[in-house]
Amino acid sequence: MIRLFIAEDQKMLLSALGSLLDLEKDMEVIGQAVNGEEALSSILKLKPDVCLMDIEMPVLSGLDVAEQLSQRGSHSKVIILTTFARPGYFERAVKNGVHGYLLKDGEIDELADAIRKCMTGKRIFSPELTFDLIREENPLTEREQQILRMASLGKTTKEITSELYLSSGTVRNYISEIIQKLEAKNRTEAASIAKTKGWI
Amino acid sequence: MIRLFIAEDQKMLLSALGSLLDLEKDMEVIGQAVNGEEALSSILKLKPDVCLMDIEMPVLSGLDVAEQLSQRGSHSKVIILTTFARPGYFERAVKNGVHGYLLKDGEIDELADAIRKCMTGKRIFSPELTFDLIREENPLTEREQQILRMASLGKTTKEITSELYLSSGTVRNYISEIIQKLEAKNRTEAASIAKTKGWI
DNA sequence: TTGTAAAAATGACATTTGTCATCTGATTTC
DNA sequence: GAAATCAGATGACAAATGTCATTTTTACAA
Repeated sequence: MIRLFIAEDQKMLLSALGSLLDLEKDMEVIGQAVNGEEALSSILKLKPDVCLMDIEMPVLSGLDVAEQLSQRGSHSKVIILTTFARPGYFERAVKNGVHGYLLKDGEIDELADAIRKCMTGKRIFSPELTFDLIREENPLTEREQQILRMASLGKTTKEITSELYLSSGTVRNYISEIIQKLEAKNRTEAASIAKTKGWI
Repeated sequence: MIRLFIAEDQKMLLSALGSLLDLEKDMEVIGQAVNGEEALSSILKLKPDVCLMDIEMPVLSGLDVAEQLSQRGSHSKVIILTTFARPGYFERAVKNGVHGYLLKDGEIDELADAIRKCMTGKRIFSPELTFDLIREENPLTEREQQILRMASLGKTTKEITSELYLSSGTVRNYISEIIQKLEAKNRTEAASIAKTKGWI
């Protein structure tokens, strides 16, 4: 019997996946969570065989949870299940040693198959992901990402300086650098590009 | 027997909903679609009793489909099923005479109940939606929305002028007006606000 | 210890952006 | 037909943004 845990913030999908996978004769869903924090603590407690994990969840993202689990020596296998084939996400997932990365773009049956394959030790990746465009690495440093995230909400240079305790010139230098790295025209376009690539 | 049609671009959720609702003894899923265009033509052909419809789909949005259906005198009831409680979405849905607006935030069972209630002629709305904040009308004119959409991609004033054949001053006047209406600090924040409210 | 590389700051500059008051034509409306 | 309304335009101004060359500070590996 494969003991499953599901973390997914869209409750309708969570409950649907739960019901359907529970119907499989060789699987049982032993826990669910709607945010990363709950997921992390439950997984450490319940030690499921396989965790299905969404990325975009409140509090902690699925990638954060995967990172924590690997750091704390958990033996539960993690399969990332997400809408987004963003380069940055995939890159981080691989770095954190996940056992699978699937898009919410396949049928449920494929998912069940993937879980069984994963149990045998294989790593499972959606075919869409193996192509190059996904391999694009995030060119932005931590600091740059942080600043661009703030800029993308419309925060002004001044607001950013006072939150980060940097001088106005420094912030503008960072943004200038970001704009060049992303080949954008201005901060707004840079934010738009970075978002679609999953870099911020 | 309630004849259902489901339109949803996230295939995993589509197939999960399909399987689960088909299990209900009084329902049968007679068709599915992953984009608005397919959905529209299939619904006109199959004349299902109830359509579950996502909003954010390729080609035509769920709201576009609902609009078309009501214009063409379809008798199929439409239930919008979406992640987003955005004022603009809700406003448009109501204008187009949909029979329900549910968030993908409930359990599957609630969904099945809602469908049955809908069949009796009742209109079904997620309780989260009935509060005021959702009632906020889109304060932006068509033109303003169009310009803000362009600005949100990082297009400069100059690029906008040449796409719309307006003078640079006019574009800046529009953006200035938009910023005041949305109580933002700059175009980027205006875009961020408008997006979360579903106004662009 | 030196060398190298980030991270952060400075100053000077050109451009872009946001604001505001005012002006012109159309189109409605009374 | 006069008045109000609306989409655009203009010009002038201040503030914010983006660019670049140069410098300081810190960190850390050889």
